[in-house]
Amino acid sequence: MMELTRKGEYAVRGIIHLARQPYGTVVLLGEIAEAAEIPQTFLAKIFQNFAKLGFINSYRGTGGGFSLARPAAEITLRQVVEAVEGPIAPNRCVAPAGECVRSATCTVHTVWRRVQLQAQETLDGVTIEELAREESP
Amino acid sequence: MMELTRKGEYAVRGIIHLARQPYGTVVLLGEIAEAAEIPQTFLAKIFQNFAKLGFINSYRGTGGGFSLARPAAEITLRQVVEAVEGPIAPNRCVAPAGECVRSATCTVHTVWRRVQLQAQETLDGVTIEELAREESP
DNA sequence: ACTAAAAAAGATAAAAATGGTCTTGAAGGT
DNA sequence: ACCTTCAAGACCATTTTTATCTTTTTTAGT
Repeated sequence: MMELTRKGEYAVRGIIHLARQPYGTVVLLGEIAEAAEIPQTFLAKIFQNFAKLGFINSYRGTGGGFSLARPAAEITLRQVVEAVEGPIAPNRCVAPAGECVRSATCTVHTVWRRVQLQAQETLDGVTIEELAREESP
Repeated sequence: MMELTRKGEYAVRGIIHLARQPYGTVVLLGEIAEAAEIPQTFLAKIFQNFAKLGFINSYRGTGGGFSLARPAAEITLRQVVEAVEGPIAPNRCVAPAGECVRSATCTVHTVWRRVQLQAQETLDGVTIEELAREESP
C-alpha cells in the first residue's frame, strides 16, 4: 500500500546523483541514467519536468546535460517526490482537490489527515543535499 | 501519491457500518452496500476476505449476512487497511519482502522507514469502534 | 424433501495507471 | 554543415484497479 512508483524512485536517485557533483557541474543524461540504473529515456521525461519546475537546468548540444538550478540544500525530498507523484495524500479525501462529501462528520478523514501531515513533515525535513552527502558509500 | 484505493475505502466504510450495529447483529450485504454506497458485488469480495481473516462472520441462507467476529474496539484501522491493501510501505525498499540492495548505505531508505513507522503507528492507534462511534452524524 | 434466500467462488472484462520506447524536432558547439 | 544533446509528443505493452456475471453451496423455513 501507498508505494512510490518507479518514476518516483528514479526521480530521487537521479537528482541525488546530480547533487553529488560539485555545484554547477553539467552532467550528461546518459551518465546519470547509467550511474543510477535508470532507463535513459524514462529519466529524460522526469528531468524535462524537473527543468520546467526549476529544480535543474538543461543544456543542449555538445557539452550539454543537466545541472542543479539551485543548491541541493534548498531542495527537499517532498518537493522532488510531489513533483513526480503529485501531492502526498493517503486518501482522496485529504487531497488538495478533495471532494469528500463526508469530511464534516467523518473521523476517518482526520486520521488520514494526520498521516498526511506526518509524511509531509518528514519529507519536508530532508534535503537532497543531506541525501547526497550521506548516501555515498 | 500514496492513495488508498476504492477497495480500501469500501473496506473501511463497510466494516464501520457493521460496527454501528449492536454487537452480534447480522446484517445483509445488500444493506451494508446500500448504506455505505458501495457496489454490492465488490463489497462481497472484500467481506469474503474479511471473513477468512476472522474480522467478521458470514452466514448463508435465509436470515444470513455478516456480523463482526470480534468487538470493534479490537480491530484497528491498520488491520483493516493492510488486509485489503497489503502492508503499509511508502517504498518497496521498506516493504516486508524488501529486496533493497542499497539499504545499507541508502539514507533515503531511513526516511521511508520513518514515514512508514509513523503511518503504522497512527493507524494502529485508531480502532473501528472509535470510528463507528464518532462518525455518526 | 422443496424452495427461496443468501453468501462463496471463480471467470471475465473495461478502464486506468504504470513503465516504458520511438520518432521527430530544436538548440548548441565545432 | 554536422554532430551532439535535450525537448516534445506519439505510441504501446503490461499490470492494476474496479468492477460484473455466473454458478455453486449453504441454510432456514415450509
